[in-house]
Amino acid sequence: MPATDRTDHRRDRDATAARVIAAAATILARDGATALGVNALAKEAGCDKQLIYRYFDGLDGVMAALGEAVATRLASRLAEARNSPAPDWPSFSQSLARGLLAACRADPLLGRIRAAEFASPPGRLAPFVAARGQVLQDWVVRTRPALPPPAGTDIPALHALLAGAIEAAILSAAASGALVGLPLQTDSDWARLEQNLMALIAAAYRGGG
Amino acid sequence: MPATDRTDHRRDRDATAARVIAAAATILARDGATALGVNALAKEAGCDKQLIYRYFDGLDGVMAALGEAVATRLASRLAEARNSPAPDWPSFSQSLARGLLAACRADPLLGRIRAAEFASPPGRLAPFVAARGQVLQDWVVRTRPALPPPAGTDIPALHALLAGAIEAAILSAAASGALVGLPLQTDSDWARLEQNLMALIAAAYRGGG
DNA sequence: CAGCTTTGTCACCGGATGGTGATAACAGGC
DNA sequence: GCCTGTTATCACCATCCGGTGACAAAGCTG
Repeated sequence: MPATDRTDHRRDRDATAARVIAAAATILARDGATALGVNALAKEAGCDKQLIYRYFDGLDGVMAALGEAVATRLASRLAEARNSPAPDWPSFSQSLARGLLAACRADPLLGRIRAAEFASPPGRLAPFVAARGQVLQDWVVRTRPALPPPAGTDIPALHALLAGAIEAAILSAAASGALVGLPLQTDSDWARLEQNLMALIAAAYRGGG
Repeated sequence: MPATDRTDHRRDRDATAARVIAAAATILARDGATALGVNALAKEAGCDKQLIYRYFDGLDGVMAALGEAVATRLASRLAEARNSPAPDWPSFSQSLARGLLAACRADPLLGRIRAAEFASPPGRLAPFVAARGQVLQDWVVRTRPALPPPAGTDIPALHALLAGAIEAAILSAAASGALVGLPLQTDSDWARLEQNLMALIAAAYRGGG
């Protein structure tokens, strides 16, 4: 059943276009990427599919527009966690991990898109990859400590591993409610994950690499 | 073009069924889960799609059979890494991470299936989830050290985070050749990842949780 | 009023999908 | 030989897909 009934017959291009983008986000978050087709999109948006071709030049155009919208949402969510340079490197890495975790948990669409990137033919979701990468990099640059990074620690590799673990947790939780064997359903489950993540970061800096 | 031409007209049910399973693995690894349909599968296997319904009761049956096959492959690959109890917990965790990484790297199908699990409607790939979980658990039990686990360390959470990071690395590498910002293409890229992973594990045990 | 652009709607196309019923080729038992 | 059951093939169905061309209605300009 369409979430938006086609009761709105006003001649308003912008409103229709916005409804299409919102419908794309809804389908992506609710049914996954495989369900996102032109027909389903038109039905969900409550408009004719012809308009999708007219206004967005097909699905790819919708994806590009949605990619921008999602990127700005991610940016604002990350800013909630931290928006100024961290005092030192461990707390920087910790707030990075915490912010990413919170942002992805709060916005299921982000996780869905990430999952789709893995399973989709490359190119279709390229706008998302580019937009997300840019947002993340901007955020890292903005909140990076002023101090030079500690010697003997491979910061990019450490952050990549941490971000990967977080991504896997988000995806696994959505798919099966658990990461490998670790349950990820209740808030306390997530708190346990975050606590261990923080401890791991602290150990990585303390123990040296 | 079909990998297997339909030149084999021998009346051999087992051989045909085996060809179907192999074709499913091929499609899954080459084109992803979205491309795995009854028609494409029949074409790839070089047989009539009717046989898929007769022998496997549809796609779900093929998935179940493929799931078993993949599980045994994963088990044997893991056994290559380690097949007896580890002397202590850090080296146990390390050989777990190393074994998982090597197994997934050597068998692209494993990564593909994992990606499909994230993006697919649940249920269709349930056989894979169950089979893989069982294999991993068996392996953990078989290679777990005889000593009691160190106090103050949340072993399941640590292993879940590590396994998640490895999964994300495999998936990201296949999709974009990089994990977040870390390149994952050459062997030295992977060596760098593994080195940091090992250091992280060592630090986790040394630094305490 | 006429003329034109924009916005929205409908009908249709070729092709691919999942699924099924009828039928042909081959094997073995009698 | 003939009969029966298994294996494999073909033809067909309804349905969905992405995509396009034609057309009705609304609004704006003259």
